[in-house]
Amino acid sequence: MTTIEREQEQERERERERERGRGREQPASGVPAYDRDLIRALESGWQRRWQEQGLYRGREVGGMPKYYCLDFFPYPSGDGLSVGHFKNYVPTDTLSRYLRMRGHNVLHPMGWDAFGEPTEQFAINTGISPRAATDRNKANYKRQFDLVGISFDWDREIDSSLPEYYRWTQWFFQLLYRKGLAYRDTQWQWWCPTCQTTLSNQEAQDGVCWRGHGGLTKKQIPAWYFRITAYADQLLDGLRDIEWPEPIKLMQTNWIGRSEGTEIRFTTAPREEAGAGAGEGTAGQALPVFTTRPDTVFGVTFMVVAPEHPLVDSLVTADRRDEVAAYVERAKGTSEIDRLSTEREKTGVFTGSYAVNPLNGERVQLWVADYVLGSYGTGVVMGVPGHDTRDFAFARKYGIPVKVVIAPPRWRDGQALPDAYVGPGEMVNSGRFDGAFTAGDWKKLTPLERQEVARVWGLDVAATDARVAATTADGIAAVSDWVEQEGLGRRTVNYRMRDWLISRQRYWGAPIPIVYCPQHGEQPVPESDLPVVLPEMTDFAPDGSGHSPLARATEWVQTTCPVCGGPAERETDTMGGFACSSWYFLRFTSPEYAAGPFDPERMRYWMPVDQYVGGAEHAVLHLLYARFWTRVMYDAGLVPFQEPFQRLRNQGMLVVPTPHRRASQESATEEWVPVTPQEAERLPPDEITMRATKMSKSLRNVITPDETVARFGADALRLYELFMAPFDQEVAWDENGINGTYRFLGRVWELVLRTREEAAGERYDGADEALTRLRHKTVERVTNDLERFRFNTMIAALMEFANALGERYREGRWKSAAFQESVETLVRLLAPAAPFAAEGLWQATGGFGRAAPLPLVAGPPEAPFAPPGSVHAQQWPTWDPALTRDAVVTVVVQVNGRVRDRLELPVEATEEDVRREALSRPRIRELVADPDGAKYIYVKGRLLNIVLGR
RNA sequence: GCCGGGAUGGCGAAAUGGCAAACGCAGCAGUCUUAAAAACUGCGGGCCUCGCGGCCUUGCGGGUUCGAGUCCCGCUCCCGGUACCA
Repeated sequence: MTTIEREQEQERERERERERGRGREQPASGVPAYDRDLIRALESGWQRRWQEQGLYRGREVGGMPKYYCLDFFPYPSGDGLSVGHFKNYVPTDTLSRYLRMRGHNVLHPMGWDAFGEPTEQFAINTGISPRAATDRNKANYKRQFDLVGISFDWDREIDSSLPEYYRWTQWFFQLLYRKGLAYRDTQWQWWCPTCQTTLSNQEAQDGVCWRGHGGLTKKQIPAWYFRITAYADQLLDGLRDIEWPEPIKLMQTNWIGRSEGTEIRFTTAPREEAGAGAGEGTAGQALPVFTTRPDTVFGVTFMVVAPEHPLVDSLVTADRRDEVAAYVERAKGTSEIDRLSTEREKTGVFTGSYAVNPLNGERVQLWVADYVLGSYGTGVVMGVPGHDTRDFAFARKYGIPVKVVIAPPRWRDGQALPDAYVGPGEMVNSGRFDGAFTAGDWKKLTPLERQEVARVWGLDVAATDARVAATTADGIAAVSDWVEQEGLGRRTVNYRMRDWLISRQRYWGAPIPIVYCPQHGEQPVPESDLPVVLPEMTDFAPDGSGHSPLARATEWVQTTCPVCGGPAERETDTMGGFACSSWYFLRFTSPEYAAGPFDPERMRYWMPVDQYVGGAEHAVLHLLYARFWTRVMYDAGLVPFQEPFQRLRNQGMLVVPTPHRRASQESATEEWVPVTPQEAERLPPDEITMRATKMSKSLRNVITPDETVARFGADALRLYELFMAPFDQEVAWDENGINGTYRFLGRVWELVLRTREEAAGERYDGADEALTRLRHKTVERVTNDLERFRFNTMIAALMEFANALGERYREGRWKSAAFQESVETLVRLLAPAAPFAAEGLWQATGGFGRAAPLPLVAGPPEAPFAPPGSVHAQQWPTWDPALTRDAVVTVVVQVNGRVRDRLELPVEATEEDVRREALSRPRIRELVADPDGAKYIYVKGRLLNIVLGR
């Protein structure tokens, strides 16, 4: 075709378009446009109507399967909800609505994790009581949920800050107390100077508190702990039986950090220098150490004690006292943050004392160093520089000898090591164990680490693997056996996880239900006296004393001892919010129940949660705590299951493009920090770059559902939340993207109502087999995608289906039964994701002829739904597997793997048919000179690859 | 450092080992309109070509296979988790 011909062709195309345009104009249709006014009318009343009709109510009726679909219950913040929050609320709502249509009893509740620091801070700043602020925030959240059409069962709303609720949080505290799982202790713990409270380890990661405050320090004050470590193994093992994302399971596994090893009892050595050693330390003081490498114990050349270890004072000799004291002081102070900042060099000081190795009687130096933690193992570590990289670095720095006890390949006795040898080998210089083979840490190394060790030391990975695999009892087992046999120690297990610190020195929380009596010590408040109600106070700002503000409520503090009736004082700390959220999912089953935390019968009906959805940031917080409490309840016979959440999904975060500036003035750093638009204005453009970051009020980049719904309607927002990216993937909000789902709804709206109007009640009987097949295929796709949380492709399938219908309408091929059926199916399939538009279409068509159509713009009527009722009470469409495949297939013909032709063939065509057809094509014949000498690869209904010999 | 996840058009993405880019956004052209917007139709990875068509293309380098975005090996970069755990 020449250029001129092409232009002529384009001109003809334009002419055809003009023709089509003229045709479209004619029927001045009475179909109301899908615009703001219509959307407002649709959305103004249906949500209330559905609620009044009890459509969202979780029913406990027989004959239907139950499904408990739960979102993490939110903290009702003064900032309200953003469109980011709906990245998980819309999918769970879509799933819930779908399951109702599938005939399930669905429990989809919502409540408030209402205790917490931001509300309290807000109250301090404004003088508005935390109660009033919480109630206001709740009402706002609820309004926003309704705005977006979320189908929560509000009859089951709960609020963790109400006495009816926290009464049972306190009750559970006492259950833990009775079981010996709650105890008071004075330990070094994280302290946030901004929040003025202690924090659990989980809440204090990276030296920054979970609310985002840096500059954490350590404090030693009495506090309450939950003994979660008693359940470490159970919490680890239980991960096997639940369908959670693997990364979350792994994070919990690492957090628990189970480590098998041996405790070996070293002792202090007698002092030598009588003159200098005026210390009170005595010889023979036990110094147990925990090690995973007992096979290296003959290589110990020093010992290290943690700075915070209680024995430090008695170990240090007089001449070293000042130096050690200064070091310990430095280690305790701000160094906690420094420790985290970089991989800094190891430091330590010699105490002047010595320890004795019980296996060979050797005398070694005792050091203090902050790389040893007081809270892990025994707080004392044996130093084996020959076979531990960290000990090697320490020994080299301080001139401590290195002793080889596991022979590296081609090593000769007396030879110095260039680095710690961590590979397997024969034990040497180890007394009775000389000559034994030890695998060391080989099995624990990753393949990459093995390669690295092999490279440095000239090992053969495969041969070493084989040797290690063939060794049944290696050095580790042999030394451990000997240690136990000789009574020098025992095998033991250590965990990285610490007990859960629950005390908070803050006002807005559930009071810890304990009183202190001068005669009877700490006593739990009797169950009949629960709840211990949080006293009303006007001034509850932390005063810097390190005590809870509740200590100033003197009347409240003064109480009587439950044992003797004499005067006693209340515990003034409150519980951290994670206590409240550790059992809330049970309360939803029977929120008004007064005789216990939950009604056992209804709990048994609904639990465990079938689908739980929330952010991954709670991997080792809420998700671990709730599992722990559930196991305690199981052991107490309160619940019949050990895991509360059978299936868990983490939604991806919704981020928003935000200006960033360089973190520091030196352009060498490539760190960028987000700034407000106002701040960005003041900076030169080349100092600013756009990056996606989490929505936050302080950055003024929050997009609210209010503004989005006002512009596009709830349904367009909902569809966009589902469509924009895979459910579990982080995605940036795109202002324009929502146009697509909005237009899609408009097209569906017009298509459905126009064809109804033009058909004017007539029923067509014409067939459209291709469309029927597409309908079945679409129902299958949408159903499968929905159940697999593949909401983005589910919406794409609906769009494709609607596009096919639209095409038929434009081409005038829509007067068929298949078309009418397809339109109705589309509306049903749309109902879970776009509830308002689907209901509008359903009612405006009278349920596709089942009832009299309702007027649209007037809004929903007050009377109950006429049969057949709401679209959300309809049955989910079904599909026939035989009709989900096309009758005609496109078979791709490849020659040597390159596509050369396509054949349209009936689905039942055999390989023989395909081959014959392919070879009859001129293009293929041209390329295949010798059909008999070629090799044919056939994939049924898809592809024929003709491979020519070379 | 260690552990985990990821990298596909201008953008969000799709693709049981079998036609890469479905669906959508933005863009361009057109229809309608006095005009614009909206709506609708068409185009839409790169290179060569008037065109038919051809070649290249899923972060980089290898491999397995008739055939690789997909599986295997090695690397680079990005994101998340973790922080001396003896």
